[in-house]
Amino acid sequence: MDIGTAPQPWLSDAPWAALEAKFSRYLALSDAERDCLASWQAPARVMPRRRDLVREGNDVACVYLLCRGIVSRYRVLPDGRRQILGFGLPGDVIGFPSCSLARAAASVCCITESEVAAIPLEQFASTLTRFPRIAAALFWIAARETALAQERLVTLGRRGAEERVAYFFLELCALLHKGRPRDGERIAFPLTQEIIADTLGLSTPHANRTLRRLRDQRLLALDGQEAILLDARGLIALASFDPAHFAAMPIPGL
Amino acid sequence: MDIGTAPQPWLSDAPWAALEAKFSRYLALSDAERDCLASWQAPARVMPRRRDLVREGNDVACVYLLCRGIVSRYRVLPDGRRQILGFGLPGDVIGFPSCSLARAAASVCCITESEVAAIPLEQFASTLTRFPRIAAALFWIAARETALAQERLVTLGRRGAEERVAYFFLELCALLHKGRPRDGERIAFPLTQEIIADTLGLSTPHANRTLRRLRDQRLLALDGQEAILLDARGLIALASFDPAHFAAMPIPGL
DNA sequence: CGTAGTCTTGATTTCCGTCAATCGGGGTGG
DNA sequence: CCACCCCGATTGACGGAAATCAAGACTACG
Repeated sequence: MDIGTAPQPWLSDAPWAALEAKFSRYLALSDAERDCLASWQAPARVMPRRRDLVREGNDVACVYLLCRGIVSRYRVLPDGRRQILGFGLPGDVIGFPSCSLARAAASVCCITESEVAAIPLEQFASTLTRFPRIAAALFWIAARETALAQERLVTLGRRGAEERVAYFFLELCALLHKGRPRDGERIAFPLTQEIIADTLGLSTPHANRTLRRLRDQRLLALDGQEAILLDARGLIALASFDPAHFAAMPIPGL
Repeated sequence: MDIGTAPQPWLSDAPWAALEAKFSRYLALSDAERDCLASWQAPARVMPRRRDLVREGNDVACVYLLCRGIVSRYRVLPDGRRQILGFGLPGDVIGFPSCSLARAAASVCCITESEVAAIPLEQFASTLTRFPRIAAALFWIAARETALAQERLVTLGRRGAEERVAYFFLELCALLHKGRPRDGERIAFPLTQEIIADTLGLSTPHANRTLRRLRDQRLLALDGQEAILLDARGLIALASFDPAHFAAMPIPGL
């Protein structure tokens, strides 16, 4: 089954590249801008799996740059029900734009062991004023994130379980490879079924059964730490997935 | 029953005040800034009920300032299922930040007759560069909107029907009055049950039944064009509603 | 070899959607 | 002025989807 050939961005050997790569998709960085981004990554800490990086309700003093690993943003209701709001991948700035709130609206938890650099809010803010192009790019990225959240609203509100799961893998694939999913696409997949369930608003057993149904239909396969989109076309049709919603736009003013 | 005493911001006689009021909550406007905002509102058009202001997939050429009325942003799946993503009230800039995408990701529809002013994208962009404080305020407002969308994700993913409906009215109340809901609070309510259902991911009959159950529990009453929160405390407990998530933060740099 | 976490499966119950019919008010045209 | 009609609210019967509860299997790892 050719284990280990899937790209695993969250286990990258060159974590510092992720941030630059993300910005380079939007603009050509000047040397000063590059230096500034590099300075963010200096004091990276290693966080173990399952450790919370941010706890809901706490004061916001930093944003975090994720250098390696994968994290989830989530909220829990008083009785313990949990809803995952989204994921952070290497190069993502965690806590933006929610740093515009005094207290964290959601918690952030490390799904895999992760490497994060804390950026004090003052340093972050001063970067935004000194480098307006970086501010613009961050805003652009945040706007895209908002669009993704809206698509997830459609998923939770109006799609059934099979559609949700299909959509979930297609979204993940689009986020990782930045392209339209193709048949046989393999994606690294370090997420438990409980995480899938809490992302999609399902119970863990039902998420499991739904995965099985997709496997029986030869749409999707799971193999250890990776997922395979056996029939991308079928998944797209099943989920009413529209790749256009994931296209990243260039920033007009460059 | 004292009809007509509820505030109806979307029927305001002084629509131009809404935009200023919204900004004034974040910063003290200079004369130049005030003039700029005023210039946005010049060529307002009247749109009838049910008319689409923006259609999903169309090119984005304008943002719209909503002067009077109430609009919904929504997406529909190929088979007709509809999910409402959020509402626009007077003073809201419709199509921001989604104007950062080439094509509209969602449609916008007038729920009541509305008055809107189209702002060409170039004019809007030039305003943002000439008046950075206005840009900052808009960004702040957008960030708050994102926080609301995340709370709705929790609602759709993890709350049951009664909790969703209770949450819906509490959110609406918080948005309109900008304060913690109180017992007996009356809010103007021009929304049909179909709109409630499509917002909350429920079927119309089930939304109706759920409303009835809340009425039977003396938590909530509907009376023509207004809703009454009979037992705000009960609704808050039922929905696990946290008013802190609706608090607007002042902008740090003023 | 034992333990903890995850995956898997079954039986049962609950919630919610679907379909269909009725009701009621406000507008409209004859 | 009145009959009609459309839209929205309402209710009931029924079926299906998903949650819950519970138990067991597999795997990685100490």
